[in-house]
Amino acid sequence: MQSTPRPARTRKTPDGRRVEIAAAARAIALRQGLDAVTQRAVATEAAMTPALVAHYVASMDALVAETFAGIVADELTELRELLGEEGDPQRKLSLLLGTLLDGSRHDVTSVWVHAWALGRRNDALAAAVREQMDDWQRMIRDVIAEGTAAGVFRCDDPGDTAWHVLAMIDGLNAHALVHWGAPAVQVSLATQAVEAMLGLRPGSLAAPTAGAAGR
Amino acid sequence: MQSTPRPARTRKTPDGRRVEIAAAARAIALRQGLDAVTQRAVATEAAMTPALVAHYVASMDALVAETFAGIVADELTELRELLGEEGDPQRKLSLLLGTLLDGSRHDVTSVWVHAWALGRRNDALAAAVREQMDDWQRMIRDVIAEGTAAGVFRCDDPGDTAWHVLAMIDGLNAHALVHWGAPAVQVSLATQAVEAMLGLRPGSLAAPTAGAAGR
DNA sequence: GGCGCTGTTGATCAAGCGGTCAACAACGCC
DNA sequence: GGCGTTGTTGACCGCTTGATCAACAGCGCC
Repeated sequence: MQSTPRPARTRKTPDGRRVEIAAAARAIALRQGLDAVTQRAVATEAAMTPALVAHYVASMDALVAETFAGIVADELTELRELLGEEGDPQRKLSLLLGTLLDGSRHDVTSVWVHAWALGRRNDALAAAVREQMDDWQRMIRDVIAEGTAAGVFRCDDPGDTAWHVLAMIDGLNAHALVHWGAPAVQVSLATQAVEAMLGLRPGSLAAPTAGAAGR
Repeated sequence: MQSTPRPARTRKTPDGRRVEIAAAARAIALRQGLDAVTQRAVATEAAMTPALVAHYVASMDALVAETFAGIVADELTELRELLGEEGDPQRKLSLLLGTLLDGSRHDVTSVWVHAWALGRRNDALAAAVREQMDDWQRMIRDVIAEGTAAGVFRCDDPGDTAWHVLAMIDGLNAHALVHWGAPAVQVSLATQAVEAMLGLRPGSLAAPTAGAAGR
C-alpha cells in the first residue's frame, strides 16, 4: 500500500516535450485565457513538473508570445485555405466576413483581446501581436487588391481599407465576447459597410449560403 | 539626524480619503493600465498605507470596477455635452466619429481593452463593462434615432446599427493602440461605412472642420 | 551488465498580490 | 486639560508567480 506510488518518471525526447508544452499552453490559452498560461498551469496540463516547463522555455513571457502567435497564425492559415478554394473576389470577401463573424471563435477572440492587454508588459508578446496583425492585414489587403485589379472593387488604398475591415471584425468580435449580439445582424451590417468602402452596389456582397462554412 | 522622520500621520475625513483613493486609482489606470491598480500602487500614488486603501475599499476587484466605470462614464458625459451643442443629426454623427477617432484617447482605449480582458476573472468589472457598453450604445442609438425620425437617416434598427458603429470605433481604437495608423484615413473610411449603414449619399457625412473639437 | 550522458525532479528563493488585526495616535468634545 | 472616538499604521498571513539548482535516475552505448 504505497501512499505515493512514485510518479514513474518518464524520459522523453526534448522535441517531444517541447511539443507537449506548446500544446498544453495553447489549450490553456484557448480555454482560460492567455493570462492563465503560467508555469504551474502548463505543467499540470501537460502532466509534468513546473521546473521542467521552465527548463524547456526561455521565459514564460516568451512562451505566452509563442502561444499567441501559434494560435492566430494557424487561424490565418485555416482561413487562407478556405478562401483559396474560392476564385471570385466578391464571394471571397463575403466568405471572409461570414466566417470571421459567425460567432464560433470566441476563444480566439479572447486570445486577441488578452494579447492587446498583456502586450503592454510583455515586449515579446507585443512584437508578436504587431507581426500577426500585419499578416492578417496583408491577407485582407490581397483579397481587396485582387478585386480592384479585376475592376470589381473601387478603392483608393487596399492597405488602408484592409486595416479598417480588420478593425471592424476585431471590434465586432470583441463586443460579441461580452454582448452576445446576433451574428447574422453583424454580418449584414458589416457587409453593407464593406460594400460602401469598396464602391459596390448595396447587396452585391450578399452572404454566400450563410453558415455553410464550418469551423 | 533622525533617519526615519516619522511620516507625520495625518488624519482626514473618510470622504476625503475615498476621493483620494479614487483619484489615485484613476490616474494609475490611465497611466499604466487597469491591471496596475493594486493596493500597493494606489497607496503609493495617494501617499498612504496599503492597509488604509484596503480599509476604505470593499475589495480591489470592486475598486478596479469602479475605476473603470468612472473613467468611461466621464468620457461619455463629456461627449454628450459636446454633441448637445449640435442640432443637426448628420453633423452630430460626424462630430462623434471625428472626436472618438482623433487618436487622442489612447489611455481610455487601453482601459477598455484591459477591462474586456480582466472581466473574465472579475465579476464586478464584467458587470460594469456590460453596463457602460449599454450606456454608450444608447447614446449612439439616440443620435441615429434622431436622424431617422427627422427622415435624414434610413435604418431598420437604430439599436443594432448603434452596436455596429460602437464596435467599429472600439476596433479602430484598439488597433490604433498597437498599429498607430493615421487617424484621418480611419475617420474617412469609418464615415463611408456609416453612411452606407444609414442610407446616406457618399460624402454627405463629411467631417465638420476636422480636428476642431479638442479633448 | 555497468557506466555516463542527459532528461527530470523537489526544494527553495525572492517578489508581488489581497486581506486582516491589534495597537497607536490625532482630534474634538466635555 | 484629560479622555474617548475613530482614522491610521506596521506587522503579519496565505497565496501565486517565475526562476534556479543540486541531486536523482532513465536509457542507450560499449
